[in-house]
Parts: sequence; structure tokens; C-alpha cells
Amino acid sequence: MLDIKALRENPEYFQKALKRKGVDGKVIQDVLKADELHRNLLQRIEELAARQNEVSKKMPSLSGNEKEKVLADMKTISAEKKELQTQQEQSEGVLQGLLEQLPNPPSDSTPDGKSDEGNVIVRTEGKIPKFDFTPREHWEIAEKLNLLDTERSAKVSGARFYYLRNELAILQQALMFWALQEVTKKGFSPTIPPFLTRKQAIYGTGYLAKEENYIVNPGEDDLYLVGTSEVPMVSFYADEILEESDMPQKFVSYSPCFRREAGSYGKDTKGMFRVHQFEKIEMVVFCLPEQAEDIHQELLALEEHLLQQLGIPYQVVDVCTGDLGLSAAKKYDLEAWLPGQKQYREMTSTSNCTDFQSRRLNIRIRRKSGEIVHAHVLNGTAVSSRPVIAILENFQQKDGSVEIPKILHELCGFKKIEKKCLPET
RNA sequence: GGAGAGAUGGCAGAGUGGUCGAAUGCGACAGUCUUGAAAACUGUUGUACGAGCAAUCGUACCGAGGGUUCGAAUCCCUCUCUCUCCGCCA
Repeated sequence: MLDIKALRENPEYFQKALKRKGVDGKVIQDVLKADELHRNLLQRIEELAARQNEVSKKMPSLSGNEKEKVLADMKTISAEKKELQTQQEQSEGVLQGLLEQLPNPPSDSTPDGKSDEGNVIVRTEGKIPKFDFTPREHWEIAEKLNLLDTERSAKVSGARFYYLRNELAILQQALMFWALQEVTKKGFSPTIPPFLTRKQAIYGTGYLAKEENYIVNPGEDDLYLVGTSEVPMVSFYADEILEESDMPQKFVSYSPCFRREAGSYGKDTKGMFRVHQFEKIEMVVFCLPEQAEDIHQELLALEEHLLQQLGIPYQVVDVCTGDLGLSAAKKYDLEAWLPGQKQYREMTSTSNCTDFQSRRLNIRIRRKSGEIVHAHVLNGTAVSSRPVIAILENFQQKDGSVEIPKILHELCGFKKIEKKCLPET
């Protein structure tokens, strides 16, 4: 949600900034028009209400003819007000509807671009492994080692699901737990949130599109399966006023993530890359506006640190305006090298959503001076099921086995995945 | 799933149709007193929207939404949530 006051005061800025995200300038004009109509009506209603209040105070002391007369007057005022209120509700609905469509303006530093092709590679880190054989894709490696069963998952649940089996089940759990601990060590507060939320939480974080969400018991419970724990975590402080002295507030959370992926038919159909259900450790930070940029860099550094410890080669991508989405002003993707696919693919990402989500969710901070501002909100992936893919592809061996990153040896209880390492069932 | 109770300011808690944005207590903040602190006393202490350069003024908000009324925290309807007891359950 954008600040209507800011929009009113500086429409040129928003016109320019939103154009970079592909928003037609006409929408801004429509918003301003709707805003003016809405304010006009509001003012007239308030004038009538003021008169009502004034007369109401005198009412008890009136009697007889005088009272009759005043009552009659008030009846007309009441009716007029009611009529105006109907109009006002309508105009407010129109304004709200327009405002809700507008995305968060991109940061000045965000590169322009229409799609992910406009993304800018910032730097490349890590050593790309060399193979004296043709490296395989993750699903092939995993199926051969009896780690992944997508045939049976298709039978049971349909396309884009999987059974993670044997060592891979352990590896993913280890990865999640390790990341949760690592980030907790950096001062983030570990949290397991609800995985079903109300509509408001999904809306507030900017993920309400129908193609994205599963709804549980439509018309009955109307709960949404979370697509990321960002949804319940950002909503954690909805309708609250936080204190400046408590800022920044950092959380690291675990959740399974459920996504319909309805807009991606035919893309990444094999294996674990794009599925309806996966797991993720997410970081969410609430802070003062002036802290947001530094914290964004901090989140990026932390994500890099995690990939580095795993030994996964990656590149940092500055995501362009056309690929930012509704809520983010600035976003970095970390893309890992996948030797089997022979390309860099998105593993984790971190977004600075400024005050876009906190306006929708009404999350504010009271400064020491007494001033109240909307919180700035950032998020970032610590790890997800995708780095598991990167591990499989980068550490595959000629004999079909897979070595495990050293940092996970102890948690996993094994250093290598070979055929029949764990008893198969 | 069954039975009951409830939702008011940071918290506790009064208020059952008009002068109620809302008593009182606690907390917090400021001041007086004190070498300092405590105690005591005095004062201040919600949010949003709109108008105004500003001081300020107006309006709305007593879980949410609707209704009755000239007028609703108060009456009516719907919904949500919380608590207690019973049952079931990881």
C-alpha cells in the first residue's frame, strides 16, 4: 500500500517511479481524482456530523414546540448525511481498489528491466567444480540413489510433488536445522509460525494472487496455506506500535511452503526445483526506515555466508524493476551453479519491502521523539529445499555417489551418499 | 463436537440511550521536595483521517461489520476472537 498523502504531494515522483515497474501513468491520475472526490464527501459529512453533535448536546434541555422543531431539522440532516455516506463509502472503495493495485516503487539503485533478463549480475563467488564425466541433473542423481520418488508422489498427489527418501530426507532436515542455528547465532529470534493464515496476512504481505495460493475449506474456514513463512512472520506485529528502542527486530522462521505454481506450466517440471510443497528457513526484519538499507546488505551477506559454508558456487544478482514483484523496492537473488543444468539458478533471495507491507498490515514504530512511522520490513531466505539440489549436483561423484558438505557431516551422521548407505525399504 | 462466560485506553476495571474519548486505580513521562534515590504531592499521558503556514479546530474509533434512533460504548442482528468445563486428539 502506498502513502496516499505522499502520492498527493508528489505525484510526479510516483508517476516516474511506478512507470519503471510497468504501471500506466493514467492509474495515478485516477487515484488522485478518486482521492479528491472522497475527501470532498468526507468533509461535507463531517460538517453535518459536527452540527448533529452540537445540537445533541442541547437536546436534553429542550422541550415542547422547540424540541419538535429541532427534531424535524435534525431528521433532514440525518437523512442527508446518510445519503452522502453511501456515496462516500463507494468512493472510498474505488480509491482503495486503485491504491491496492499499485506496487511499491523500486529503489533508485534497482536496475531497469522488463523481465528477469534485465537482472544484473553483481559478482560471482565460489569455485565451479570440474568433472571428468558428464555431470547429471539432480533428479537423475537422486533417483539412482533411491533418494527421490516422483512417480509415486504423482500417483498420490499429482504433479510437482516428491517423496524425499533415505539420506536425502535426513540431509534436508539437517540443512534446515543447521541454518536455523546459524542465523539464530547472529541474533535472530527462532520461530515456528502457523502454516495456515487468514486472508489478511496473505494480502498484507502482497501475495494474494489466485495463481499463488491454496485455500483450505473455501466458504467454510477460508484459511490460506502459507507460500512462505514471511506471511505469518511479517503479520506477527500487525496493528501494533513498536518502540524505537526495540528496533531492529530480527526473526528466523521455519515453515513448509505451499505454492500452486499455476502460472508456470511446463517450466522446471522434473525433480525438486519447482514444486507445490517445499521447506524453507526465512529471515524477517522489522526496522526504522534509516536502518533498512544496511540491514538489507546484512541479510545478503548472511545468505552468502551460508552458501559459502556449504561450498556452493553462486552469483549475486541485482533483480531489475520488471522482476521485483509487488512488495519489494530492492531485491537480490543468489543463484547457485548447477553443473547438471549448466546454469545458475535461484536458490535464495532477499528483499527490502520498505514500508509497503507495514502500511497494509498497520505496523508502526514510535520514535523516541514521539513521532510514529511505519516500520520498514525486509526478508531473506536462509535456506530452502533448493540448496539441496545444488548440493546434489555440485558434489556428485563419477561413481554416482554424492559427498555431503563438511559442515553437515555431524548432523547427518554420514559424509557421503552411496547406494545402500541406509537400508532401503 | 457439546455447555457456559466474555471482548472498553499501555494494563486492571467502571459505565445500560444524550454534556462519554470515556470514571477510578496501576503503570509511564515531567515537575516540586531530596546530597541522590524512594515516598508524597502536582501535572501530562491513545490512534487515524480532514482543514490550517501554525497555534489550533473538526470528525471517527469502546472486538469487527450491519441495523434501530434526531442521537449508540449502552438497544437489535451477523461475524470473529478469547476464557472455563465436558468429550476427542498429535
